[in-house]
Amino acid sequence: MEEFINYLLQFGNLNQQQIGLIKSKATEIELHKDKYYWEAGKTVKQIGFLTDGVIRVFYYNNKGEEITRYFIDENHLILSGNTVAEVFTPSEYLSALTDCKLVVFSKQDWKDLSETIIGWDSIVQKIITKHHSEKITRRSELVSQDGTERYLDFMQKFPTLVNRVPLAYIASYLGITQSSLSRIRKNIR
Amino acid sequence: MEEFINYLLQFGNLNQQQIGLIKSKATEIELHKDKYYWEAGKTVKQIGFLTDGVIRVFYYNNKGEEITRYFIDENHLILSGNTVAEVFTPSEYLSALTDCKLVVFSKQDWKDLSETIIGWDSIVQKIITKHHSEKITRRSELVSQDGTERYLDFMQKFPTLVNRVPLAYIASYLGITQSSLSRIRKNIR
DNA sequence: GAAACCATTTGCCATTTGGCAAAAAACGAT
DNA sequence: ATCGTTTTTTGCCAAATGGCAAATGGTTTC
Repeated sequence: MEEFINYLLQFGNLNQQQIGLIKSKATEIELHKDKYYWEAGKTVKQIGFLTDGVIRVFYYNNKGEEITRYFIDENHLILSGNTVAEVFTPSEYLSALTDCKLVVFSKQDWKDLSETIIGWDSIVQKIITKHHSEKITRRSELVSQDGTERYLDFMQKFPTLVNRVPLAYIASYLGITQSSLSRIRKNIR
Repeated sequence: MEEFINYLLQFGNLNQQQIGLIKSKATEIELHKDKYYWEAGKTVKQIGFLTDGVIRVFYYNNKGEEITRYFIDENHLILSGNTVAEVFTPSEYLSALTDCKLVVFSKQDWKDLSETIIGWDSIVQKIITKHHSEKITRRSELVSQDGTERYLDFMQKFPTLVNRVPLAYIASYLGITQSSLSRIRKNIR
């Protein structure tokens, strides 16, 4: 919970009353390994902040292959592109790669925060924008790199993930096959 | 100019007074082919909306190769990730692929609009979010596709661009070499 | 029309990656 | 420790892509 507050404070100021209000509306939950946090086609009813664990975001392409779009690790907010939207139905899946802990808010409570706390929307907006930019930059760079560069880059940017994410998922994130990734790893050593 | 207003109206309502105010602050400019709209390291002083032409966004990777991150075609707003930021210095280049026409606003005027028009920020935010999501989706899909799929996809998503953008730039956007693209094109016919 | 310039295609060969299946290694539960 | 399961590595060969340079095609300029 404190992690979440500290995270928010990076993006704007909050006084003790406001922090109290946020805490009063938050619920801490656990999400076990391999459980879905979001499922394509199922309405999202809460906003969450990941305090522990790793979540994988993926979708299926037109060949039915599972494509990992990205990983979410500790201290990241999980919300739909359009926060305000009353009803949001994702087209991708979010699934726990490890046991996870999250701080979650109902859509209604989140809305209350937005209406009560001056600057809340601005904080949230900054967070969303930051995440978007990161994702664009990361995915973008992959396109012009070969397998080895992609993997080296991945290790550099997600050092905490390399050792706790199955290689098959990393390969699917990098856009190469698992055997290629394995060969690449061999050559690097 | 009307294109711009219509574009805005897709994202929220504006009354005649508000539209008048927006128009009064807008300036229409031309940007000739091969001129820069943004240059890495140079402060951006205006917000623009492209009404005619195509702009290419690119950067240099660590090997000094020019990488095209994306193309901007008609009816797209050009602003930095963080609109509000007083000073924004891009790390990429925006250069006109064709002669372009833009509607531009100074940062100050843009700020005035934000402070005067209720809902302006929300409209702008929706636009930014939409653009971000599109970019993430597009770049993301490229990663898991082979050259042919990338090109077919590109043609489908940017039908208006295929015939007016040099192949070298398309190749760099797709993350393949120009010769590969040329061979791919031959095989498709 | 010729020359100069730029964009695109092609040839040749090396390198990388994919596809598929089997082997090896790592992990968990009993 | 052993069995069963999952993850990772390999081998083999086909297909795709890269790198480089030359050839072709198209456009502009004088």
